[in-house]
Amino acid sequence: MRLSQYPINTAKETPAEAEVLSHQLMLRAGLIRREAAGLYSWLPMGLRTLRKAETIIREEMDRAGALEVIMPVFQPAELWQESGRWTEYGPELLRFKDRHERDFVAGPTHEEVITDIVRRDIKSYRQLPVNFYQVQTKFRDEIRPRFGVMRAREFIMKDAYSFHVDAASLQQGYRAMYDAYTRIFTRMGLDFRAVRADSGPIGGDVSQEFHVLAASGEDAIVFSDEDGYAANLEAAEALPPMEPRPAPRETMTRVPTPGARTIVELSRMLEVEPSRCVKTLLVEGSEEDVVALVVRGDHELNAVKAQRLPGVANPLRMAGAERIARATGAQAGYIGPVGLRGRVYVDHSALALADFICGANEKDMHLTGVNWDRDVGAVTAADIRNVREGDPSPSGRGHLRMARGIEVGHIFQLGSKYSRPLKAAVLDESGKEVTLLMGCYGIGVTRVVAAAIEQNHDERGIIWPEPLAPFQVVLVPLNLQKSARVREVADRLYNELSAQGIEVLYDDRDARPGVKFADAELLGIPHRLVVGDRGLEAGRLEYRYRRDSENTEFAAGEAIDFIKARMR
RNA sequence: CGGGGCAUGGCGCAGUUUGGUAGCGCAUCUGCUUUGGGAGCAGAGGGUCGCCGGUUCGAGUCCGGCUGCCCCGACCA
Repeated sequence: MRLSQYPINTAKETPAEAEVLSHQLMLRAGLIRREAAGLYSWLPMGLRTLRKAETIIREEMDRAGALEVIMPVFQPAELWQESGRWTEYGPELLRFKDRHERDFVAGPTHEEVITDIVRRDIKSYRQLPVNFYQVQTKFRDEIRPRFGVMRAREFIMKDAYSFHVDAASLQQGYRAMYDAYTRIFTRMGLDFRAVRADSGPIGGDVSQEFHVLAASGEDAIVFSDEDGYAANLEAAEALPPMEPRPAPRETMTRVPTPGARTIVELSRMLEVEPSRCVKTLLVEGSEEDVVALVVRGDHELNAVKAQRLPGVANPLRMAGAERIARATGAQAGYIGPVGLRGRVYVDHSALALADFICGANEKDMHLTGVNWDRDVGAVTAADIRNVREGDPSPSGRGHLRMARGIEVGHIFQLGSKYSRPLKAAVLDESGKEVTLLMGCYGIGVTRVVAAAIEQNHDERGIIWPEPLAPFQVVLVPLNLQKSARVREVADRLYNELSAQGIEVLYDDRDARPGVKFADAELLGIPHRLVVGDRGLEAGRLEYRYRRDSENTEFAAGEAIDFIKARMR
């Protein structure tokens, strides 16, 4: 591609609207343009990368035996009413009426449609298992679209759905997708990790996320330093402490703590470690008014774990001041488990404390020397905290380390969540009707592109992993307009490289060298070839890999072999 | 949705305090010079100052309302 005929517009200045790096670079490099909040156009340079990602995904999905389809973006409300999600999904589901006043949705995902197809077309166990996938535009009316293409309202997703007669087949299909995803992200040259995810109401170990590791990632992920255990922080299990709880030594004492409403203030005032305190959080209950959740002062509550507990409202809601006053007679900051009525869940680590400090359920008062069995009524032990770096791994081997990740893929074993309400069933070998089991598997294609940039950039711009780069080679002739020799060599190189099937971006613009270098680096093209009079005097060309800071010179006649050797 | 902020050529901003008919840098176009790290000079084009209403002889500026966008918290690929 001759850059003189490719209308790119790079910008030196960062648009004010862009907060995260990938968004800034995508705008500056002219890969995307914003039309409205969370709605983006993909310009030619950006689309090339998007297509590369799609191609890798298609090849690996096909290789795994999945079959490509395209389903409608807009879907009839009836299907969503049938699955129950018309009422469950909430305002993120964009709904609208057509001219006949019929209800439709803009599809945020396609379980209903694919299940409708399968229930009509798949009648026999002989046709199973089957896996359908598509690369399609999705629409989710996000409360707050942000980070450019990373959390857009309209985005491109590869979604796949597998159908099975039994659990063993589902597990096999799921495993095949796990392997396909691993190949996909490996081929893309991304540093990623598959982690256990919160499996939601389905339960069991049936959901994993694929995260691209990047310091700017929105999700915290944890992994063992000794084995393959990895999980989303939300889903990472915290093991109960090994040591038995010490025997009580102190007597319970009321101490005035005026103004100490937080653990930090409390521990400072009493000159004790936060880990000697417990904090008691009141959340709304599903049956009772409030439920108490107790964690150690230096620990954080894990909302996903907590909202799964019996009696706790899901989603988790912190109790308001009024409910707190009604339940304890005190206010937030001075709540404690002593004398508390109703359901109390205590995190294992908090339960391992003796002689601890907690709120006295009285303004400006705390209790010291508190002990569970002696001073507190019946409580339930539970895992309700976030794990921390250094905690023992739930796998039993090693300790946990933490990293930030960007979720680019998610695989689920759904079971019969959709097939049951939509009545998708086949006849098995014995002629008996069985409800299908289903798996679903998503990759955020547009998000992968942004994540690749988050993970691979420097102060000069993008550093594309080679498999995703819009062009493989950027050819930079210097003084092209004046030097016949440079033009002759550069034109020939462009033609020869192109003839070899190499994607070359030929910067034949009448621009100064600095402009061309800066753009080549901003665009992140992996291999740069420079043709200049200075080098040609000695019969040499210059090469630089985007990640390197030094040039390599080589004989002009060996250009094709030289480049091909570096492209592997 | 709650809280905070912004809205002025394509982009980044000043001008608003104290009302007087819109300016700077980048980008774009033309010419000349320049050509190994975002050039110089000369010239040019481009803005109903987010929208509606009000105050005023006069509003980018003051007042009222609306809209859009960005940032911080609960959802997701």
